[in-house]
Amino acid sequence: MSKPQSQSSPDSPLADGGGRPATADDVARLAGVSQSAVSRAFTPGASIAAATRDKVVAAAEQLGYQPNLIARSLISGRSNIVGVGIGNLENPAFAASLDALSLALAEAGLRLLLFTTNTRGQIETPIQEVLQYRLDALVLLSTALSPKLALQCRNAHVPIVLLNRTSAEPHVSSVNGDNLGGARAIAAFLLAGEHKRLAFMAGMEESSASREREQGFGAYLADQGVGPPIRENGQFTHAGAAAAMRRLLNRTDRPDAVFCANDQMAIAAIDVARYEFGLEVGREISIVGFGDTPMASWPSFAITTFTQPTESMVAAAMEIIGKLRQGRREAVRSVVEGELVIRSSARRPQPAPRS
Amino acid sequence: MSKPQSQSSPDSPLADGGGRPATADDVARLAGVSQSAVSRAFTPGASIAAATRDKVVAAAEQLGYQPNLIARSLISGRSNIVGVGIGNLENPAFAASLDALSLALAEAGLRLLLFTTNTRGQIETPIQEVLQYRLDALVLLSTALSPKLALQCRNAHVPIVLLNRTSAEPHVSSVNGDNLGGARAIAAFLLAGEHKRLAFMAGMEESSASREREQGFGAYLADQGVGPPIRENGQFTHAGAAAAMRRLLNRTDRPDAVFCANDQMAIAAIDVARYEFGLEVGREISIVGFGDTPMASWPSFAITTFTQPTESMVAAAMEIIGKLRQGRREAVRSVVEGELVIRSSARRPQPAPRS
DNA sequence: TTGAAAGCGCTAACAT
DNA sequence: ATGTTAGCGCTTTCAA
Repeated sequence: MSKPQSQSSPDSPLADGGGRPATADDVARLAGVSQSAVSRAFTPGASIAAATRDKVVAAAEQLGYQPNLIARSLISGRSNIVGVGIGNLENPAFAASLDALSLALAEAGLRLLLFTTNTRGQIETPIQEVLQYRLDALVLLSTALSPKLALQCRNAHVPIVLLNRTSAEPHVSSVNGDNLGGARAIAAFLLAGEHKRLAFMAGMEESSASREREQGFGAYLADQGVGPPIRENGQFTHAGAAAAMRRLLNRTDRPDAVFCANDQMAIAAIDVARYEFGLEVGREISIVGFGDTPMASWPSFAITTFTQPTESMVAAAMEIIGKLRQGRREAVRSVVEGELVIRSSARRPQPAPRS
Repeated sequence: MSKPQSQSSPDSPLADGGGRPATADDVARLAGVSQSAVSRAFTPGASIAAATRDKVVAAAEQLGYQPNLIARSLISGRSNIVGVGIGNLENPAFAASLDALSLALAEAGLRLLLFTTNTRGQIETPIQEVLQYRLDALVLLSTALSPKLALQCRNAHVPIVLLNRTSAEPHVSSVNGDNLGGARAIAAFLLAGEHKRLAFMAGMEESSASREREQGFGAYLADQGVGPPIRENGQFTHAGAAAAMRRLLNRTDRPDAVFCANDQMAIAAIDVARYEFGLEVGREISIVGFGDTPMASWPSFAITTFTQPTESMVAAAMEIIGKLRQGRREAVRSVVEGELVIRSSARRPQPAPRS
C-alpha cells in the first residue's frame, strides 16, 4: 500500500479492482452531483446538460463504474433476456441456428440465456427454474413443449417461440421450414428419377419436423398412386441412422432410394451404404437429406437435399420476438420457403429423349 | 368474465395468467402471514414452522408465484450466472464443449449467458455489456482475450476461465488439452511412419492452441534432427483449409504428411486430396488432425488424431469455477491429458521385421 | 418461530 | 436541468 493513488479513503472503490464494485452513489459523490444525475448520464434519451454528463462520465471512468443491470431489470420489470432451449447441440444444424440467433439477439440488445437438455426430449426442469427471471421470450429450438410448461410460461407472461417445431398449444408462436413442401419436392424428384422402392428414415417420433416431412412424402406418393414407403427410424442421430440404414439394406426388398429426415442421418446412411455395403451412392442407391447443412455440400457426401434457410428462419423468429415484446398477444406462425438442392447422392431424372 | 374463480378482486394475480405476476406480498396476504415468512418458505435452510410453510406453499401455488430471481440477485450481490463467450459455434468441437458446459453449469445451479462473436477474433463488445450483470464467472471458449477486457473483468470482480486457450494475463485461469504433448506424439508417429516431407497446417495465428501445436510439432522434429515442416495456414475453417491443402499439394516438393491443427481442417484436407487430386489418403498422403471430434471416426474420414477430452476439460473448468466462486483469487491453469488415436488417414509405422 | 423494518442499486415521477 | 423521493421484489438483521 505504498503506491499513492488518487486521494481516497482505503476502502473506496477504485479502478484497480479493490473493494466492492462502484455504485451510482459513489460516482455521484465523486462528481459532486446527485445520484439521479448519474442515472440520467447513463440513460440514452434523458435530459441532462452536456457538462454534467461529462463530469459524471469522468468520475465513472475513474471508479470503473458500470450500471448494475440487475437493478435496472428489477425496476423496469423486464430482463432483456431471451431464454433459448435447445435439444441437441451436437446437430450442426442447430448449432448454426443458435449461432445466428445469438448474433441477432445481440444486435437487438437482448441477452441469451441458454439451456440444453440431455434427455433429448422434454426440457422441463431447467426451463422451470429459469422462468423466474422475467424473460422477454423463450425460444425453443427443436425441443418438445409440454402443455404444462406452456401454461407456466403463460402465467409468467413469457411468450414462447418454437423454432423448427410446431405445437397445438394456443398462444405459442413458431417458425418452420417448408417441411411439407420440401418433402413433396423430394418425392417428386425421386419418382421422376424412376426409383421403384422408396424408403423414409424418420427422426425422433415426437419431432413435428420429422412427422411433417414424412407426411408430405407419403402424401405425394399417394397422390401419384404409389404405395407408402418402407419406414425406419434413425432417431436423428448418426448412430441411430447407421443402424436404420443397415436394416434397410439388409432387406430382401432393398430400397433403391432413401429419404432421410435430415442431413445428419443422410450422412450416416451414405457412410453405411458406401463403406459397409460397397454401394455406389447416387447410382446403386439414392440417398436424400433435408436441411442443406454445410456438410451436405462436402464432396464426400454431396447430398441432394432441401434447404432450410437458417438466416431467414432466425430473422422470422426475431420479428416475432419484437412484436411480442411490444405487447402482441396472439401467436404468429410462419413458414419459411426452401428449395431443392440437387447434388450427386441421388440419381437424377433422365432428360426426356428428343422425339 | 362469467366463469367464477376463487374469490378475489378482479385485478388480483391469479394462476390463470391474468394481471401482473404474483409477488411475495400477494402470497403473504393470501396466506395470512408476513412477507418475510414467504421469503423463508422459499429459502432452503431458513427457520420456519412446517405448518407455516405449507400455508405459504399452498397460497403460492394458487397464485402461480415464483420468487423473482432478479430481486434475489440484486440483494445477494451475485447473479448465479456464468457468461460463456464462444468464437466459432460452427466448429462442432466447440459446440460439443458448449453442450457439456451447459449441462455441468445447470447441475451446479448456474445459468449460462451466451454470447458469440462474428468477427472470429476479439469478443469485446458483447462481453462489455454483459459484464454489467454481476457474473459469477466468464468462460471464454477458444476466444482471444484482450488485456483491456481482462482488466475490466478484474475491476468487475468477474473471474475469467479460458477453455482451449492460454493467456499471459495474470489472474486468468485456463484449461487446455495437451497441445504440446499431442503434437509431439503426432510428430513421432509420422516420423516412425517414414514420412519424409512434413507439413503443418496452422489455424488462426492468434490461437494459442494452434501455436502450441505447431511448437510441439516443430520442437520434436528439431529434437530428431529433422528440419522445420512446410507451413500453411487454414484459418481453422473448412474453406480455408481446403485452399491451404491445394497450395500444399501443388508444390513441387509436395509433402507426404500433413498435420492439421484440428480435425475440421483435416476433413477439408482429406476431401481435397481425395476428390481434387485423386490421392489415396493414408497411402499416398497422410493427414492427421487434432481433437478427435465425433466426425473424425466416421468411415469417410477415419482420421488419425489426438484426443482432447471435452468432458474432462469441462469438468476441470467447473472445478475452477467452483473455487473461484468460493473466493479463490489466484488463477488455476490446468492441462488435460489426451492420447493418440490411430485410424487410417495416415500411414502407420511398419512393424519392425523379425530379425 | 415470526413480523417489522432496513436496504440491495437503480429508475422515474415529482418538485424545484 | 437538477435534486428529492418513492419504490421495484426480495433477503436479512433485529426484536418480540
